[in-house]
Amino acid sequence: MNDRPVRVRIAPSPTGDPHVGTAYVGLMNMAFARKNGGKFILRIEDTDQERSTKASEQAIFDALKWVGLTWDEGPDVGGEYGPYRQSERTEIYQKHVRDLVENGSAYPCFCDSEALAAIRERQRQAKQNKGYDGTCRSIPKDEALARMKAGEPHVIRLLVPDGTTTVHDELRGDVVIDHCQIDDQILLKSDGYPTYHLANVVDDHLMEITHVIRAEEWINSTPKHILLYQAFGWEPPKWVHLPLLRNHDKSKISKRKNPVNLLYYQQIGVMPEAMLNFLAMLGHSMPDEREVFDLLEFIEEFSFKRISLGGPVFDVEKLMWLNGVRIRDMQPAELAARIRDTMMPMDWLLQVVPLFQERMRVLGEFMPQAAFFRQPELKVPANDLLSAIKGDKDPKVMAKWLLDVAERLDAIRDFNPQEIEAAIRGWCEESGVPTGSLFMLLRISLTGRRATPPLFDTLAVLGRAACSQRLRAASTTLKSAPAPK
RNA sequence: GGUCCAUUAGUCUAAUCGGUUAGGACACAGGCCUCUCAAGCCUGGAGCACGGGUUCGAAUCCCGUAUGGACCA
Repeated sequence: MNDRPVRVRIAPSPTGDPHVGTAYVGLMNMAFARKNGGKFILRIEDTDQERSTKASEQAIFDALKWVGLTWDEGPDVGGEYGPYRQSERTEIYQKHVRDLVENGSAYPCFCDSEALAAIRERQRQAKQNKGYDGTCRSIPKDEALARMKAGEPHVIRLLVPDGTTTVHDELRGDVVIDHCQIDDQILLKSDGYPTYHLANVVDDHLMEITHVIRAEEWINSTPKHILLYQAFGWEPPKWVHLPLLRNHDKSKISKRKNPVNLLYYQQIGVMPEAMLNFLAMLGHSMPDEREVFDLLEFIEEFSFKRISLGGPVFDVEKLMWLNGVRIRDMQPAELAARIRDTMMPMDWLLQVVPLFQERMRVLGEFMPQAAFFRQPELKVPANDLLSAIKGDKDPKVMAKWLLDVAERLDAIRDFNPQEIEAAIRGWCEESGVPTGSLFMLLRISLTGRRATPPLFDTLAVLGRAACSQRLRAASTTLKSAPAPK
């Protein structure tokens, strides 16, 4: 298998904004592919029909291209091994799962949610925690098949035998995991869609993936995947588990504690080369300790041997420094063009200008009024935030409001003024916070000003990423503010 | 709670087969430069998680402990 041409992939889910972690794992995959003359594939994992959207898929393509990733095969560029969207491959999964039921390595499970709850309850009392107990394993095969044929709702589960599986990770060596840690994983949901584990294995095999380079969080479920390869009689790929990007407190990177949305960095004017450079030095180092380098240099030196396993903190300070180094290296004309194209592109101006049209007398009033849109770190003083509310106020309570609203905004599917308004008014109604109290607080938190264009239009133009970041920042400011008398 | 993974300064990291005054970078502090601020240059503080082994010699190998994280429940 070592003589097979290298083929690697990333498989993001189009269920939200493009994430820095996707770019990170993508970069490592792409570097490995390029270094070894192989192919880098983008596959869209949209088996979650509820949450997947086309808009999110497109945003992921755009953002990954923005940082400079290029893939050889994918939904947008095609390829020999398509389709590259899992939602277009459901028949493939269903066929394969039938093979597994046929050869006895998977079985239908008819337990409904009540039955499952009962199992869980029993386990709780017995103080065990083993997941599904395998009740439906014992149904005779012909009876099971008959019930399936009769249309009884069911899922298909992997039959996990007793024993252990050794995962040979290319970075860590052998990792032994006992099967008692794994339950009979659902492979096919009752709606006929596959779960991640099934789709991932089937696709990786059919797409002839040679190395699965993914985040460390998957290492514990790798035995399931190996078991699946064995059940199909396929040869597994090599496993490479990358360290997880971290917040400052070392927990797994999350939007609650760090801007993780690539669009945010794009919006504040981080240049893609700097972002790529920064990601490349998280967990990987250059032999001569170079820190400023471009993609080609990185590919040249990329090696699993140079990956360190401690989870690197995503330190925005260093990213900003890297970006500054590049700015200083540019020719003024180049920089000027860059500023014009990225900070004031026409399509953006067309969105923003109408908001200020009735609010200015001379053109010169536009820039200072609209500056807050593009300000990287809007630091709003605690007093300004507190001034949003007249009379009695509690900064801690206000901080909580902002956090709650940020959560609401994160959950909005289409970030337009109508949905934003509905979400925020909805929150006010549920929580009993008067809109009058909240709206000025939001305005000041997000813009640093008391006078702005209409709130919801402003939020929509600002974008989800910046809103999320600013609300959380304002919330933090308030949390440490002294209570006014 | 169970399992797995990890551990060099606040952060990113280097240290080819065990022998280095443990190196670089960001951030921080001080200074130089300078109309200011940056940038640049110089200087400084700050680290091998802990305890046992193995060895002439351990950041490096082994075993424990601690801490952090992930996954599962």
